[in-house]
Amino acid sequence: MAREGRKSRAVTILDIAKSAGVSKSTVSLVLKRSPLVKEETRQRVAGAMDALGYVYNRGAASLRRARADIVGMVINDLSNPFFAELAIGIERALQNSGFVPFIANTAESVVRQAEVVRSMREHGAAGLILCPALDTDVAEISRLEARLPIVLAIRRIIGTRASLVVSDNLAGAARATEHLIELGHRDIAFVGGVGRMVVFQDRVAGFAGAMEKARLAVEPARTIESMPTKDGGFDAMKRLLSLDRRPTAVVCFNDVVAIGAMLAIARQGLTVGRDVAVVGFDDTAEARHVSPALTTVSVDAGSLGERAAQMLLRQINEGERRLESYVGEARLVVRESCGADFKRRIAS
Amino acid sequence: MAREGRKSRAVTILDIAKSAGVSKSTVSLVLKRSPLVKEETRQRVAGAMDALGYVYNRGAASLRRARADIVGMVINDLSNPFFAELAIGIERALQNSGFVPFIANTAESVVRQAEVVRSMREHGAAGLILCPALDTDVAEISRLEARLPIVLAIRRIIGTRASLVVSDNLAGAARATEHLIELGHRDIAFVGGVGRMVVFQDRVAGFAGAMEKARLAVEPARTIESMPTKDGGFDAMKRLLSLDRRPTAVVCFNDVVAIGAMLAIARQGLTVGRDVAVVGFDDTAEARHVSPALTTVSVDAGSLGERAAQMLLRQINEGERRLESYVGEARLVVRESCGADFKRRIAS
DNA sequence: CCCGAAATTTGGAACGTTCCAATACTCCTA
DNA sequence: TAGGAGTATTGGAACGTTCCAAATTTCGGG
Repeated sequence: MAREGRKSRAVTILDIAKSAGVSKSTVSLVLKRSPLVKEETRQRVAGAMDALGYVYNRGAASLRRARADIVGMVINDLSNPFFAELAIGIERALQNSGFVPFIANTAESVVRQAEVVRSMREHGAAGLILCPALDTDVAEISRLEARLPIVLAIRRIIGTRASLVVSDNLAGAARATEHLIELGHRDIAFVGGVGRMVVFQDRVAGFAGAMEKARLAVEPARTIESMPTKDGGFDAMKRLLSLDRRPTAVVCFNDVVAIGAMLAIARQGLTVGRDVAVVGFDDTAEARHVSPALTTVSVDAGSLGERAAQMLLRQINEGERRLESYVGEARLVVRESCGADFKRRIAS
Repeated sequence: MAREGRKSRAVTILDIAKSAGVSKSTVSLVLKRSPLVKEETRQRVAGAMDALGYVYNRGAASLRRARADIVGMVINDLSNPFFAELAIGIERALQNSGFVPFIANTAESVVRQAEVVRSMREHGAAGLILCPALDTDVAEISRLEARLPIVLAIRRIIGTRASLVVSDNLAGAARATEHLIELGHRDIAFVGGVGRMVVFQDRVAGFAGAMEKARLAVEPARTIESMPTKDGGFDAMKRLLSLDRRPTAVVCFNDVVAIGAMLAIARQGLTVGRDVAVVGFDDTAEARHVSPALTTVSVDAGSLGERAAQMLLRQINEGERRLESYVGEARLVVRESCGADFKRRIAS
């Protein structure tokens, strides 16, 4: 039995042609649904195709056409539900575009990232959606971006002018901070994330902006960096709680960090929401499920993914350079961890 | 500026050859690191390559070699963290194999599944790892499996003899049930999952087996089906709690269902672990983070993914049919939701 | 300085498509 | 019934590799 991807010659367009008594060219026309071919021959050819179990060879086709029908998605951390949602959104938007997504998970490694990008280029990817790994080199992106359509997602890279899909980190963090201020908090800290990430800088800027607008001090000792993981959040929060004057509220870099922070708070015998208010960022599914439910800034990864895909498709189709950027709205979702509930209950 | 995937002719092996003053064959040899070429020429060629910005064209290569270097992974629900972990595991194992993974999310749609499988075949995938969508037709798998190497993951399909990587659902469910019995429970229900899924059948069988071994009745009214989602779990649990004699413990189809069930229990004013014990299945990251932390059966999706990938690679390389199956251990992870803690505290 | 063997290098001929220009039908009209 | 306008079909010639058998160069002895 002839198996694909093996020596035994596969069924080709010529076999079909012979079997249907036409030329290979006609078969090719049928393949691309050309209106030129007579309905009767079309059927004859189609018949031969599934009689012989024909499988279209896209590799050969795109060799000839000098353009493949795949696009690459390079994700820095697929195990983070936020990025998984993003990937699904991209896939969904690509669904009927005639393009097929290649996926790769770089696990925040720039080395791995370079490898997968290379592999995608070698496969003739028509374009790339890239969530850059930490410490990605600007020059590398620029070089790439001169060579094929690219959309940067989620993480901005300063110094490149590539198309971009991000969420409004600044406004989101500001909104979260304002909410805490409205609830009466004055001592607010920022927890988690690493300083060399632009996303971090934006969120901290939003935080600081809101604080300043309310004439509140933002002390450097109170923005604590950490890896953007649960453990990172846990440790950072522990450190924060050991300060002499501990804050009454924290804005966290993202949901994962926030959940770690909540754990640290509980471990200290304190109650999240009452003793220390916590807000996160991203609104991953987990945010809804932890207890107390996490107040967070919602960024809708899925639709960011769709945007990114649409943007890439436009860029691919419109031939020449066509840079866009899209900043997704960041909406505050109030749940329990910020203590809005406690306030309300006390007030009533 | 010449961009890839566009009209403007790309740099090819012939350009390199000309520039380095050798023949295309030599360049080809350099490409595949053949020891035949003299070190000096190798360097000259390599030099020309990055001077001209050469990008290897894998499409052309695999056309000639009649074998592409991609494998497909078809996932039924990438938004489920369990499957995301699986995908990452697969990707990790493929990392240095020379194969690149194509990914697709079928979202449980058999139609979509057929489409993506087709697309992967058209791209010349050397093999497929498939997490079949619900209601996948046996005949379709058999037909496929006769044509190219396939590994079925997570979901068995009865009637096919394809290679298989699954977790030990029966033993896992039995182990979870036994644990509840040891804790003193007698009225135990099974919640969630749909009857036509083999995974469901296996887990229910494990549950029933353990019950029978302990001479406990397993009443049909107490295995409640539902979609394997949080909402499904919520509804199913609500229905269960409305029964006249409510169970004191539930074994859930998976973690997602269990979390939904916990919500329903809490909503009813009952306490998970004390009033109703809950165990899940899968040990997703969420299981650790909900409160109370979910007692669950751990199946390590990542390493199942790696196994699946390794199995597929073996099958691809060893030419002829080589069917294997692997049943991953299912380990009970005791946390809080089963109430083991309450018991202990009362006892001491 | 020539010989044979070993070490390198090299021109086609594939691989399965698409594209183009050209050919073959099929009617219809003058 | 020849001419022509459509309408359908078709044979190369690419596309960028790899593979093979054959050609060329290099080198150590005699």
